[in-house]
Amino acid sequence: MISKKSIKQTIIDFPFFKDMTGVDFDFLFNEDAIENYPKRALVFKQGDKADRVFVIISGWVKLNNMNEEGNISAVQLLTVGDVFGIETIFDGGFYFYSAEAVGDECRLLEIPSAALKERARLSHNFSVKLLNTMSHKIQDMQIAGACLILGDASRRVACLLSRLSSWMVGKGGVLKLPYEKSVAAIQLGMNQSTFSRALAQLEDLGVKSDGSEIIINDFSTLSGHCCSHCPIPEGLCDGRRMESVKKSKAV
Amino acid sequence: MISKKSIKQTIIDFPFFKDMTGVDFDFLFNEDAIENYPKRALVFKQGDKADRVFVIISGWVKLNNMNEEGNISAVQLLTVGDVFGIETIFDGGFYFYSAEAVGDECRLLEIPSAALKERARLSHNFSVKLLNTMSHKIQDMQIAGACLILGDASRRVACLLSRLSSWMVGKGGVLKLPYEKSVAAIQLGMNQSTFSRALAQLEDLGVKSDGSEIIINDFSTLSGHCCSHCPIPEGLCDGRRMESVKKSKAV
DNA sequence: CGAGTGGTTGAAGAGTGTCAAACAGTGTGG
DNA sequence: CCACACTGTTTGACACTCTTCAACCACTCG
Repeated sequence: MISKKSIKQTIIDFPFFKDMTGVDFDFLFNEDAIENYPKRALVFKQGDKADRVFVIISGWVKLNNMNEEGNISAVQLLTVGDVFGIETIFDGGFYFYSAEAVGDECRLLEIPSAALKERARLSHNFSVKLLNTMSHKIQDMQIAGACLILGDASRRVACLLSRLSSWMVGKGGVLKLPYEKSVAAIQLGMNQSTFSRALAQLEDLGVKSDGSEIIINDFSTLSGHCCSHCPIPEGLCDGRRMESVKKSKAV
Repeated sequence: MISKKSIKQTIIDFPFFKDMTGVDFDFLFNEDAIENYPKRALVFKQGDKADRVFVIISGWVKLNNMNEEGNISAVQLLTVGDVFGIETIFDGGFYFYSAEAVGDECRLLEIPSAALKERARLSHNFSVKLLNTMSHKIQDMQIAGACLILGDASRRVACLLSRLSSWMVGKGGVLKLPYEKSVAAIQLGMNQSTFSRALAQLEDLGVKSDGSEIIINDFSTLSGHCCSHCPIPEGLCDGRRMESVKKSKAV
C-alpha cells in the first residue's frame, strides 16, 4: 500500500504530468478521483458515453473491441503512467472500445472529460501536452501493430517478452508476467494454445517458463530472434536489445 | 487537371482545414508548396528528418515500415483530405515510416513542420484542430487494425472492398480499385496470391473481378459477410452497410 | 515480336485454430 | 486432512488456411 501523499509524488513524474504547470496539475489531480478496480473489473464498456479520461497509477488495463460472437481483439495493454480515453473527448464522445482491469491492484486516476477539455481551452501549455501524448500514442500503436505482423508465433511472443523485460538490467533475469498468459495471447492476436506452444519453442533460446515467471538467460538472444525481423526503426522500441550488427561484410 | 484556383477551393473543405480561421489557413497554405509525385515515387524514407507535414490533395499514399529483409508491413493507405506526418513534429522529429505514392496523380500539399508547430503555439484554435485530427487518426488506426484480425482472408478482402466503396450510392456498382491489388494485399497483411484467391471466393456473394474493376452486385451482402464479425461499433466504420439485424428472435 | 509487369493458378508444406483431455494450483467445505 | 470444484495452462490429434515457389496468363510497351 502506498499512502495518498506518495501517490501525488509518483504521478507527478509520469510523462503526462511531467513539466506540467502547477495550475494545470491541480486542475486535473484530485485524490478523491482515484478508483480501485479488482481483477477483471470493467472500467467502461464499448459504446458508453465518454465522460472520463484515465491515468493508470498502478496495475494493467486491457483495451479491446468485441464483436457479437464475443470474439475479442485486444487493442492495447497499458500500464503505469499510460493515459487512455483521451482521444474520445475530441472525437466522438463515446468510448469505441472497452477497458478492463487485468492483474491485481489496478488504480486509476479519473479525470472528467469536461475538465480536461476546458483546461485545453484555457491553457496553451496543456494543449501541447495533449498533442505530445497523442503523438506518442500513435507511435505506440504502430509498434504494437508491427509486432502483430512479425511472422510466426514464437517471434511475436519473443517480441512481447522483450518489451515486457526492457526495464530489467543485466544479461538475463526472471520476468514475472504482469497478466495472464491468455491475455497475452489475445494481445498478440493468437490462440492460447499457440501461445503456450510458442513459449515452449523459445526454450532453445534460453527461455524457460515456470508458471507466471519466465526465466530469460540472455535478453539479447531473445531480442535477436524477433527484432531482426521487426520493421520498427532502431531506437523507437524499448524491447530492442540485440547487439548492433557490424556491417563489415554486408553489401 | 484542376486549376490552382480550384485547388484552394477544394482543400478548404477538407476536414483538416474546415472551420479553420483565415489567418491559420493562410499561414499553412501555399500554392508553391504543392508537389506532384508519379506512381511509386518515394515521398520520404523511414528515418528521414521530419521537416514537413503532408495533406493529400489527390491520389493515394502508402505508409509502411520495412525491415532489413525488405518485408513490408503497410501501416496505412491514405487518400484525399488525409493528413500524415503530423505526429512526428510532437514526438521524435524523424519519420518512423516511409511514404510512397501509389496510383497516379498524387498531389501533396507540403507544410513545413516548423510553421505548423509555430502556428500551434500561436493559435489556440489551431491546437484544437490538431488534437481533433490526431484523435481521428487514432480511431482510423483502430479500425484498420480490427480489419486485420477479422478472421479469414475473404472477410478481410470484403472489409476492404466495403470501405473503398462506401461512397457509392445504390444497391450495387462497379468499384475501380484505386491502387494495385498487390498493394491491397499488403494492406490486409496477406500474400498477393491469397488476395487473388480470396477475391475469387467472393464470387458467391456477387462480387466479380475484372482487372482493376470490381463488380459488386449488392453492397449489403458484401458488408454482411465481414461486418457481422467486426468488433468496431456501429456508426464508426463507413464500410458498414448491412441491413440492421432485427433482434426479434435472438436471445 | 520479345521483354517487362501485374495477376492468376497449381501443388506442397508449414503454421494455426479447434476441440478435447489432462494437468497444476487454489480455495472451500466437510 | 482429504475430497471436490474451479480456474489457468499445457498437450495431443486433426483439419484447415495461408504461404511459398513456381509456372503460366493477359496486357503493355519498345
